[in-house]
Amino acid sequence: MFEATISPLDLALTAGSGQCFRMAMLSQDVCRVVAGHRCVTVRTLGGGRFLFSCDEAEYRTFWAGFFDADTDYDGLLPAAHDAYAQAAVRYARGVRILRQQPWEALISFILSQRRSIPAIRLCVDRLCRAYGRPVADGVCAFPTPRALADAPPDGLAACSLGYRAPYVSQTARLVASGEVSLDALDALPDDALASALQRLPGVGPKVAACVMLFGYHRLNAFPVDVWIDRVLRDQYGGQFPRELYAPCAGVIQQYLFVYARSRPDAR
DNA sequence: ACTCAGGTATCCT
DNA sequence: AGGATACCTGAG
Repeated sequence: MFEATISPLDLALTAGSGQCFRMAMLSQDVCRVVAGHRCVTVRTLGGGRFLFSCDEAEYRTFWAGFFDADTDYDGLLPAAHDAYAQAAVRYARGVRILRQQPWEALISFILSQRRSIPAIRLCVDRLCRAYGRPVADGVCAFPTPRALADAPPDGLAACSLGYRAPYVSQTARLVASGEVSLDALDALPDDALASALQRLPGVGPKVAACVMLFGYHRLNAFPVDVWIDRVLRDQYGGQFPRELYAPCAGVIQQYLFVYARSRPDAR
């Protein structure tokens, strides 16, 4: 057990923010997170304090980085420039951009297209159970590129990937063979990284932006999905001033996303 | 039974 | 370059 201070952090908002599909609330203030080959339980204690089920060494070497604990999210963005953005920032305080692995983010968001968040969770979970190494009781790690590259088509189909199965299969082969190195892509500037990702099957502008934001921690990446599209249309006349939030436009995007989804009546 | 879901690839003009 | 359409499948 280790007690850490991470402020602001709202586990439930972050878990439900659609950036990570392996972070689940077990109760109102406890969540379980699986990342890499690790699994941890986190309890909200209040006052920015959290109780991690791991020891201090594991927290410091892994989970602190995963939760981006050293970044001051209150000081990250300039003041919001309009009432809607201000409301979003206020509502979504405590949402952080987790530092997930590029590979897991890549496959997760290829799977995400044209699906609801609960359906994506289900799908990722099935994939992990079928092809990931067990890491704890009833919990499996995210499958390696090799494991997915070698998975037979009917195996992937059994995970209900639908028409995305060939995308996953082909992308996994490109990564497993070394033809595409996700590590090497990290050296690229944002625009080059975006185009490189979009050369992968099943990866278009939206998925590439999600992989950049959530997998490569490129905080200026700005995914536009149906919710953000509605917000941009209805609240900003189609012209959102994302440059005002550079180099962290992706953070305001995430706040807008969480806020918009919290009030589906206000479309 | 029906629409919609954190889109992309492909095929048009 | 920009618009239309098909696509697997679970949730509401």
